[in-house]
Amino acid sequence: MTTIYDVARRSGVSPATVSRVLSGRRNVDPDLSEKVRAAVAELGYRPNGVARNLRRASTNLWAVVISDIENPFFTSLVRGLEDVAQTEGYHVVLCNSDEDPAKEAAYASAVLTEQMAGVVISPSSSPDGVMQLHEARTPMVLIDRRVEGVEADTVLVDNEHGAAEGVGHLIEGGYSRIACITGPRRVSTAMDRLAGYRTALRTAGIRYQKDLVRHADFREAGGFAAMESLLELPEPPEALFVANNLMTVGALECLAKRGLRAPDDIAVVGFDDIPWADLVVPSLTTVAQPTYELGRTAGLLLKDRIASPGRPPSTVTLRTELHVRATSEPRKA
Amino acid sequence: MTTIYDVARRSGVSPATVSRVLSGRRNVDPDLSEKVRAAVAELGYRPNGVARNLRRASTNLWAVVISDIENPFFTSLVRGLEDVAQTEGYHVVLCNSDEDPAKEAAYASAVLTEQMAGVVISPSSSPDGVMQLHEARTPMVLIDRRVEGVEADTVLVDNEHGAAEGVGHLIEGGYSRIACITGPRRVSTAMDRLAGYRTALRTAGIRYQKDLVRHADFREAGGFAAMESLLELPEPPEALFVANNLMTVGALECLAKRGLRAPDDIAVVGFDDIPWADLVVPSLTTVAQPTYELGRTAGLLLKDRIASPGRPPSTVTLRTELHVRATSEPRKA
DNA sequence: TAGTCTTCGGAAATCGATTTCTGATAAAGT
DNA sequence: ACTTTATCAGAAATCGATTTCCGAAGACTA
Repeated sequence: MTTIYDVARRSGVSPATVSRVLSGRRNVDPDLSEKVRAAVAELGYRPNGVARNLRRASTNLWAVVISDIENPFFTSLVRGLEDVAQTEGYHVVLCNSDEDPAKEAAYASAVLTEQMAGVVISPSSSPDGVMQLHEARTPMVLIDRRVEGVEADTVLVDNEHGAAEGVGHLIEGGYSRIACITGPRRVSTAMDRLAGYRTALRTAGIRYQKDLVRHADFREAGGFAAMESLLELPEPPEALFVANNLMTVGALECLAKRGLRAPDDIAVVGFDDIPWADLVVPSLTTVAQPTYELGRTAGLLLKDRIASPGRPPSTVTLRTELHVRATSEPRKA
Repeated sequence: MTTIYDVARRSGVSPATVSRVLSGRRNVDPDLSEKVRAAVAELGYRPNGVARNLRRASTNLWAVVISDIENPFFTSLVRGLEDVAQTEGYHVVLCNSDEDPAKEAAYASAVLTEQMAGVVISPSSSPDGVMQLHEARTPMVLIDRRVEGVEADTVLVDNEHGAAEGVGHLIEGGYSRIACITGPRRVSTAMDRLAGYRTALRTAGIRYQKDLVRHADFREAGGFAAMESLLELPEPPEALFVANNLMTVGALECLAKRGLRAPDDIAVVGFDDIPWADLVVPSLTTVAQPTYELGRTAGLLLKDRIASPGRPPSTVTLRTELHVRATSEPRKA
């Protein structure tokens, strides 16, 4: 490997000068500068990033810790983050935690030993990893969920408002017996969306019925099972609000299996858009989250945090967007 | 930051011994070993990964260079790769090239300066980046496409066979006027799938008609346009084979827009599965690629390559799987 | 018992770039 | 003309772990 010393020897200057020419941090005599550039070109010199990182005590890596890149929500988020990272000169390390606190903690640990410049994390229910990073003062942006006791930059979605909008849309369509499949009680987004569901009912003067609500696991299988259980009610619901994309898919599969159709048998609104929502027949009404923007915003916050570590943490809340499609068509008389 | 010297001082040994205890590379007196561990625990010492990387002249990073993580094909592939990386102690750096040779080259360059341990790359049409990595002898696994003049470990899909199977399935269903939308001529997978299409026709004794073939860009818009152009033929096709997932979506959108339905108006088989193929109505027949396995296999090959850089490169070809669903139902008399 | 071979801890070199410190030279000020 | 200040190149320290080299002590062989 050619090093900075080789370049220095070849161009007849000291390594310090080569470094200065390449980093442009200080004025260097144009003649010397030219010689150095020539030597760099001739030798095909490429600085050793690891050595630079050691001296500078920082790397150009960002970790993004999410539960699963195969979930379209995170796919698009990661893409938004990577686009910012690229323009800012960072690289993104992908970390799938599968909602497993042990994996999450392992990644947090790696972030510290590898001296990564920052982390964007969608925290699982267990706060250990986030705590560790917080204590180490690693620049960190929380996504989608808050963590108690951790003050950090956060990008949220207005879950309650979005859910209320989706459920309100069903109510406007003439439905009143509306079920809700939401996520685990420990997860703030699940509870926020449930709150939005209740808000919409209250606003419309509809009584909240506990037996129309299911807490599942935010996954496909959970949505399927919850749907089955709802259909077994003595009086099944007329409409359904599902609190995330995977469970919506599960619920739809259950309906398809039973030969039931939306919206005629049961109207459906899902939280979180799906790339193929338009292609499904009937097309699926969703409360779309600005996933790409979420990632982008997180990237921008992280950049700012790294630039000025001292400033107070900020929280950005993004709005959802109701995409009205076929599964929520108004009830027929 | 606490360093290995702090630990050494605290436990009354030399830094060398601390290093040996922690790496376990050499026998150390159990008493000393114990003292060192105690000091590590008391100080909360965590080795500096960057310093280690500099000394060892290698990192634990793998780059995965793909065109776009939002394409379900790559999403699943990356997941497969990350799973292997995790068990082998590596981290995955995500690189979206958007099929842009400049971005691809920039990432290749970053791989070299950051001394990453290896690369998994789905090469774009321009070979510059791959060439650069090849010349630098970076451990590298090519995915999905070959690159002329580069001998490297490669994971391929049996595109020709898969395409032939898909088209053969249409022929068995009683269709004979079958169109094909494939990708750019410079891309080997596009040509391989076209070859499979021709093979199936030949096997069935159907004449190949050039005007039933379109070369598009492997993207949604391209599929849409190609479909429009096919429908404008004096005698439109009875069936359609599309050579990748995004173009299939585009083609389906075009059909939906025109009020045409599969398979009654035109039967459809798409290459590459889509997570929601089952949910679309009518459900979409696909030639499914083993995307997760592709990523997994690439990871395993990369691991082996790093372990023994000298051994001759190997190529693994994985089989596709025909998923028969509704859009390819047999032709009605 | 003398000589050879192992085992294992510590001193110091090493990885390759950055940056501080030092000194030389030139420009500016009195 | 002489002092002060600014500019800039080079020597050397530095980042923090790993690893080579060396020597001491113990184990083993003839």
